[in-house]
Amino acid sequence: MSRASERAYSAIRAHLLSGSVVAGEQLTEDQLAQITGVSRTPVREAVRRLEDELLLVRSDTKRLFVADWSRDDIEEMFTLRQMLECHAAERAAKRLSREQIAALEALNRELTAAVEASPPDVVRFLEANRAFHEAIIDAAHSPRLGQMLAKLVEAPVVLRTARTYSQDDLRQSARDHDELVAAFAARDGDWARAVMGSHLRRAFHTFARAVGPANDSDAGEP
Amino acid sequence: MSRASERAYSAIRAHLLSGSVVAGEQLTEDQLAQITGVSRTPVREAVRRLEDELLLVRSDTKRLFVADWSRDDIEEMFTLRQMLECHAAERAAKRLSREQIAALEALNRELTAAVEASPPDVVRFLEANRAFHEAIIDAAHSPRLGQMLAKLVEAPVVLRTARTYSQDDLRQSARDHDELVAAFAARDGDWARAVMGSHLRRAFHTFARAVGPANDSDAGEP
DNA sequence: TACGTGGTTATTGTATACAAAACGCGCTCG
DNA sequence: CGAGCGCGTTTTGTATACAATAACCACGTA
Repeated sequence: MSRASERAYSAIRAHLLSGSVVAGEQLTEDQLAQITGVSRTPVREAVRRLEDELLLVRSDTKRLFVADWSRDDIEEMFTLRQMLECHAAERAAKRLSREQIAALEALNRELTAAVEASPPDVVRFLEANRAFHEAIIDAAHSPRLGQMLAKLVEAPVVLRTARTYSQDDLRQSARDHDELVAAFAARDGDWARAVMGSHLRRAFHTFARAVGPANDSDAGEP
Repeated sequence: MSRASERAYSAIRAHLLSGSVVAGEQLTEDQLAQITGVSRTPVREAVRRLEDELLLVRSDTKRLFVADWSRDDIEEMFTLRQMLECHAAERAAKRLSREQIAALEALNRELTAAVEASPPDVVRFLEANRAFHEAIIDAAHSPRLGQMLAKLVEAPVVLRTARTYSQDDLRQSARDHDELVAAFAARDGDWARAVMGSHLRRAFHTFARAVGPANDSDAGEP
């Protein structure tokens, strides 16, 4: 994407994740243009992407609001992610080269180091984790699958604000990744799928615990 | 979507499906603005959507081309659709009301009537078929799932040009739908999933037969 | 008070002009 | 002969002005 439009996208995104806006709040293109320092044209383009990523939603009359995710929304996204990423892991098991598997091992060493630092380096963990999953998805070699997963994987960062990760959670993630690498090395798609499934399902519960008990409110503007 | 932008979208889409453009051909926003009769601003918006639907692709330097789908691309999309729509069928089995099941039956009577007409009314068949699948996806009550499937279900129409459907194919579809309704009436999610799986997998092979033997060319601009 | 109704403001949608970037082509120079 | 370089042309990206639509508010009426 071009300069202004890209700048608008990351600026708006950062603005949303900074916590300075509350879910359900209305935004206008003019406001966003001022915040980002570009004109409304590229802002509108950035807003399109953020709508697609479900960070912003539009009312039936085209007003723009900060998305408000219910617990059901989060569960839905994790369920879809699990379905798709298990598939990706299975495909990756058949396709990863020895070098790529070695690269995954290296990424997980990095991740483990971040976990074992004191205190654990969450930012470094998240980055290594992201790279690990991305490498698997890439290796699945299925462009539309990658496109869908990109949205699902990125999305929950909205809720990451002030999130606390226990060291146990992080360690378990590292162990899951180790087992995934083992499954890949054995070229065992079923194994990889199973490990990925439990990995993501646990991640959901860790997440859900933080966001509170189940309820059935819907996403969107008030 | 607003008037001009929506008009542009359907006009460009129609233009692409009309067969008057060949895969891999370059298009410019100006051309499309002329064809659609609106200015470049709404055209750009429509183009965004068509890119997202993979009917158009951009080169690394932002030039716009008519997408060229390989057999692998088609197989990927059917595989993803199968994975997601089986899930939708399973969820729908738990959620469809008696009225909604009755509505599905009605849709399939309409579909059957189109099939048994002489000659079979393919347009009517396709419309009833679309509505049938859409009703199931809606009943799954999973908005992001619906969004993803919408893209996957709509996409293959690109290849529908001059497609010939045998009456046997159409009849088998109608039978599958009957069995799906039975599975829903029995509230048997596993059954629904299984029927949907075979239904879509057969559809893929019917489709693939028409588009030719496997090859490994990639999508996109030349 | 509850409920429309008219006009006013706020917000989104579109057209157009201009800026930036990419392409194509002929040229030069090694 | 071919690789790289300028330069006009084409194409995409951005800003801005204006048009269309939706929300808001005050007011009048039952």
